[in-house]
Amino acid sequence: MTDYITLLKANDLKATIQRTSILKSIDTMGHANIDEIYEDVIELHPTLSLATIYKNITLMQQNSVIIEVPMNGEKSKYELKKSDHLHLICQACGDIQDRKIPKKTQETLEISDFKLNSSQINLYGVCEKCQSR
Amino acid sequence: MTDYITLLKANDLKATIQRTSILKSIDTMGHANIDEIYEDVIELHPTLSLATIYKNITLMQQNSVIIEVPMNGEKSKYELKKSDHLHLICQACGDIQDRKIPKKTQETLEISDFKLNSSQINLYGVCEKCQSR
DNA sequence: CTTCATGCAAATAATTTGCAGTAAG
DNA sequence: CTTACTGCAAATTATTTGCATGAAG
Repeated sequence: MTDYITLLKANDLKATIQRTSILKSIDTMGHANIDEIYEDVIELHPTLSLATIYKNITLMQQNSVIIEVPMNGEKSKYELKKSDHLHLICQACGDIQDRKIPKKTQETLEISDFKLNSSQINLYGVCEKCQSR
Repeated sequence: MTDYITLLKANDLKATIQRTSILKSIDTMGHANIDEIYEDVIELHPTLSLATIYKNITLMQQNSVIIEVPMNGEKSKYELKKSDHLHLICQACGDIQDRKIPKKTQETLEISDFKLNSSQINLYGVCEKCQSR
């Protein structure tokens, strides 16, 4: 819990119970959309409102605490900010795994005439578990 | 125009004026979201409704005529289906360019234990034009 | 204390649906 | 002809806003 408090303060945000709860949800689930966060968070804080989640998601994105992961055909998910990585998205079970971006891959993405700031790589396919079924 | 008719029929869809118009819009703009398509399309077909666009975007996606490009912080854009490529998204002017995915990059994305179907690579940065300003 | 965050209800925006009329093959 | 598509209006869902109250630093 203190973790999230520190994280918020380090990014110029007041540490409210609502915010730490939202972060805890996201952290636990790894990746979650607004509704999933809401469902999870009201277990412990039944009065926490959807409006508050919307407001804070926007704010915490602006202050680099969390990151949006736009998804094909569904609502964006959010994850805690962490070092660059790619996503393995299973089309069978919906699971999302993080993987380090291989140095080689990164190198091949340095394109001339384009000043790269950040990259977003989503790989769609079937995860190991679902393959073995 | 005939182009789009062929394209639609090849994918088991009736070739209506509404559909060819939508495809023409998307093709001309390269990448466009629902509202942009709507604005463009009503120039020539003032009665074409938003509902029709929504219905057809869904349908043409299912039938592999177009592809969704989910965007950070804004509505998804759509593009005509074409061979795999990555997107260079300029954070200054909003322009989106398509680039071939280097064979080397593709190779580095073959991850063990994951059966890859398709990849989605968006690179955010500053395009050449905006750099030279 | 002072400022900013929350929760509610109301407003707005986005998307979907049902259905009668119309066009494609 | 027959089936599927369109446009409209209404319904639903998603997101934003304003404001009085409460909490953080």
